[in-house]
Amino acid sequence: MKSKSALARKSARVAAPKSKPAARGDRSVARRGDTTRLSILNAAERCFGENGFDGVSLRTITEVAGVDLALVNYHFGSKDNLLHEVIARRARIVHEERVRALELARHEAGARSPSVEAIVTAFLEPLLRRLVDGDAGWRHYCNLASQLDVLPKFIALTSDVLDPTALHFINALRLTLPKATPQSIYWGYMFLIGSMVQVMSATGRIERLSRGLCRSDDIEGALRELVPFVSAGLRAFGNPAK
Amino acid sequence: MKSKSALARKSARVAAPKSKPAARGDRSVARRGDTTRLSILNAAERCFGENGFDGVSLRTITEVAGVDLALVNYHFGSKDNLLHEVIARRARIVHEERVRALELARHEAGARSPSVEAIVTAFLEPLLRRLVDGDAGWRHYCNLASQLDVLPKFIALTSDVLDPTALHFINALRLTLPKATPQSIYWGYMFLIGSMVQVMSATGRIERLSRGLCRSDDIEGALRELVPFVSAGLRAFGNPAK
DNA sequence: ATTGTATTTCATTGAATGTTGAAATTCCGG
DNA sequence: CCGGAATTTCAACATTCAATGAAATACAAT
Repeated sequence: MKSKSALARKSARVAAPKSKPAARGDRSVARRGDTTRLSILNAAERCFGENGFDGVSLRTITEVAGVDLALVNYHFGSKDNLLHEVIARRARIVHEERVRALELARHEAGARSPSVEAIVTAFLEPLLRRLVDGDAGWRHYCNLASQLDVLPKFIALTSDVLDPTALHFINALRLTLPKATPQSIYWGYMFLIGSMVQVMSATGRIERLSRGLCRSDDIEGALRELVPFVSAGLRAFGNPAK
Repeated sequence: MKSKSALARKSARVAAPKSKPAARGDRSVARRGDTTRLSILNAAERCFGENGFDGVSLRTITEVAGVDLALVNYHFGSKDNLLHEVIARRARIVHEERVRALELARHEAGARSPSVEAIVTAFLEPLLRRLVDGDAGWRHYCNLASQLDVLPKFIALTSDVLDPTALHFINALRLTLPKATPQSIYWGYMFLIGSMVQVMSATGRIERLSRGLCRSDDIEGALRELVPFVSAGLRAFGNPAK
């Protein structure tokens, strides 16, 4: 009955656009349906972020996108697959820049290991910076992404995209904090994620609690608090140097 | 069209049990429908926790509870109200014990302010301790509660229950960390919540990342990591007295 | 221009959604 | 044991849901 979603990714695009070796002018230039694809992705990103995956219907999404309902199943195969694509699109970008930032930090540290702050910053900046500078889509993406760490179904649906980054940075933290137990590092990464999520999900909670003193759209300000908090927390797990 | 849910709490129990001055033996002893109420609450707690509010139908819930579908609207008025009751039931218990634990910590600290660890522990223990010792319902409740901090709709639906605790502990942290800016304290509380949520939501993520080394059902172990992490993070905001 | 393919439209499927009203039942105080 | 309220049952409501199949259209290459 519910066996579909688990296997859906494999059989995506049931009757989907075939990737001809050379469409149009030999280069894989924009094909006709690409703007439709983008409209759906953007609309889904926004709607999922605002009301949650199960809180939004494909009808609402296609209505926002201004396209026919049937097109989402034509281009993405299923609602589950649509979510996967929405996440994967931006997660790829963030992952690559995170890895790049971490390598830069390693290079700057020379022979020593990079500091905890450097690692944490390399992880947080690539995403949260776009939350400040980037288009509105990044805001919606962040709202959505902060929901995924909480329901098993969504974890399973996005782990293939998000896990590699996690393992990459967990490993970096392990090298910088040799005295910390592996358990501490894994949990520390989870706490890093959890704290970051609080910045990413604009729920208005902190506005109400602080009666306007803190604003969830002040990402710069939040980042100034987040990096020291997480770094101090991680370092408490035991860094011998310093 | 959707104006109902916002006002639903007020008009709960549309045709609900009237609270006669003295039912049964003068004391407000268990009335007939109370076991039904409990069955629904427990089933909803479990189902919401596993699949999310929008991911579960009232039919599934009443099926699990073993009662008729119409009874949820008779006893709770609406699905939104059911969620509110599920949360409020246990949140009240946790809130009271948290406040008690904080007062105990204040008493033990004597003239000085309680330590950050003491405050953080007073906040975390009452809930996470039940996650270890308590019945399975607490596990389901924690799974559910960890979803609420992410969607605006659920924040609004539960803020009246959860905000008082928040403000209480934010105030305590402010007194213990006089050098920290108010903004830091508010954000620090959010990070505390976010980190705690990672322990509360049993998604299997840390099991997969750590390849079984860490287990989300090992709350004791997680608590041993969580308290030092959060405390160190908060203290980084600037406590003069060591 | 015509053929073949990619994309879009339209109509509809069958099932599932929250909620409601009225009848049937249960139970307690009298 | 009876009258009345509290609770439960049953059947249906009117929407909405994701997904599909077939016909219609747009487009690129030949």
